[in-house]
Amino acid sequence: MPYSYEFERPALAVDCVVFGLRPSAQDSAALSQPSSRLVVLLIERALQPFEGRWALPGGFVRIDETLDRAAERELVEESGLSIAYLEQLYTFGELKRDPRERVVSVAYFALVNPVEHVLAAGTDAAKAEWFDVSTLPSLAFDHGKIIEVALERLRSKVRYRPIGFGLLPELFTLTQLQKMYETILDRPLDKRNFRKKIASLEFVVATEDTERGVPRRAARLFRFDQAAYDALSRQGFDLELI
Amino acid sequence: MPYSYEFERPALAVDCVVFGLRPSAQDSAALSQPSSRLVVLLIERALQPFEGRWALPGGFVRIDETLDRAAERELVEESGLSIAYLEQLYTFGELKRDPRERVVSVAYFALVNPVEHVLAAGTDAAKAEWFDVSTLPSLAFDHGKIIEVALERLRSKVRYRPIGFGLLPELFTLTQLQKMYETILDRPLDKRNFRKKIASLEFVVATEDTERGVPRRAARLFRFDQAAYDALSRQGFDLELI
DNA sequence: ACAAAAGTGTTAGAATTACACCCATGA
DNA sequence: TCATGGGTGTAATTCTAACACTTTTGT
Repeated sequence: MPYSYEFERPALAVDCVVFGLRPSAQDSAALSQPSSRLVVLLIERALQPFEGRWALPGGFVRIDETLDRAAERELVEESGLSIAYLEQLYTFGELKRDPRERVVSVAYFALVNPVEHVLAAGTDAAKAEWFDVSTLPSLAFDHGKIIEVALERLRSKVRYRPIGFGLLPELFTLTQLQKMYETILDRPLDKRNFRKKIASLEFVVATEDTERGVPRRAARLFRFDQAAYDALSRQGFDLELI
Repeated sequence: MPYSYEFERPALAVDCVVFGLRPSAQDSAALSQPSSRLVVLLIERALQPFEGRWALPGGFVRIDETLDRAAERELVEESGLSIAYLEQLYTFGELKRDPRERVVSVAYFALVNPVEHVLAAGTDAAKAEWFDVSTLPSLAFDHGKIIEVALERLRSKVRYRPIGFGLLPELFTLTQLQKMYETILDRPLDKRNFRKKIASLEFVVATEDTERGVPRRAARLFRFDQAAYDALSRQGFDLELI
């Protein structure tokens, strides 16, 4: 045990809050909803403690990997997902978070593309499933709290950074884009004002393509131009997106 | 070594970026500055590694204290400061941050009242000193990077949360308040527009008092009403302050 | 009386919000 | 031809930004 650190050490873990967007089954009864749902990925724990309870994907940080890498690794191991956006969220260090011993957990939040939603049965985990954020089951550890913090961060950050594109396919319609914002912000947006705003953003560019195979007029497809955004962003701009 | 955690554990530390506001010596030459300076507290390291270099106050997290408590304790131990505002900033987990061994550090950022600026010689530390953020010395570890992140957070957060009051005395003039914002944001603000804005914030309240002992017209003193802010904040408001 | 900062309104331009209909397409 | 969502503009309002002089007070 080297140098001045004679104390007992807390264990160090990462936990990931993975958000996805799922088209919601348009109940003919409850209409007037955003028609897409924000979902979060949970793992059913195969081991004690909290065996059988749902929890965030996560695990311990190895001595030779950075925190970001640990988060990525856990996501791949436990769900086989590929991640469109990953950022560190907050570090949770309460004393009794884990009933076994002191565990400090660095939480991440991640966004995944809808096409990637296929869930590989993980190695450690019993099973992985998507849950609507508004109807979560009772969670292991303080993971309910972590999801709350992640949701808050997502809702505030999506308004001034173009991260929401991570929840959409590479090519998307303006209606999909609007529904994504409506779903996350949980309020309706005005279609014309929304489109005016998007049209003013140089980094959301129209392609030549349109939707295929829809039983109605096909919508134009757009894409997010990361390079254009980075350029603007480097000149220091601020811009409320929505 | 309990349960499934057979890995070697990273050490876990906290580091604190403590900001203060210092009236700047109004050089008759270089006028037209905000006339206050943003300063950060550094400790001269008494031990290897980086002996003699300046570093952020910080230290290892004990097994029976939360992260917040560890940050508070380090601040008291190393500087004797009392803290007006403390929030977790980010967790730094690169592999070679510390040349001795793997250390993951949870960084905090803190704001202190100007009256509290008296520095007690700490127990561990050689000496503590305030440095202007624009003229920092070369720092130990990745502490330069941590301060950058903290500055960015301060600059963005001060615009929509009333944390800047933590840098002022309990009773302050509108000119002091304006200079505080000018110093942090590093740009001039229009006096009349600024006062109009502040007047619209119900949680910045005028007192009956005025400045004492100044060789000119005395300014009215204001205070920040935390309870009023919390009430508004609970009804979910958003409000750009500046 | 002078120096120094306190205090105070108006106007032009920009951004935001509210609002409803015609169009294109596939079934 | 019908159902479905795609696509479009204008006017009222609110917010933001630019701008300069008078007042108070202590020395």
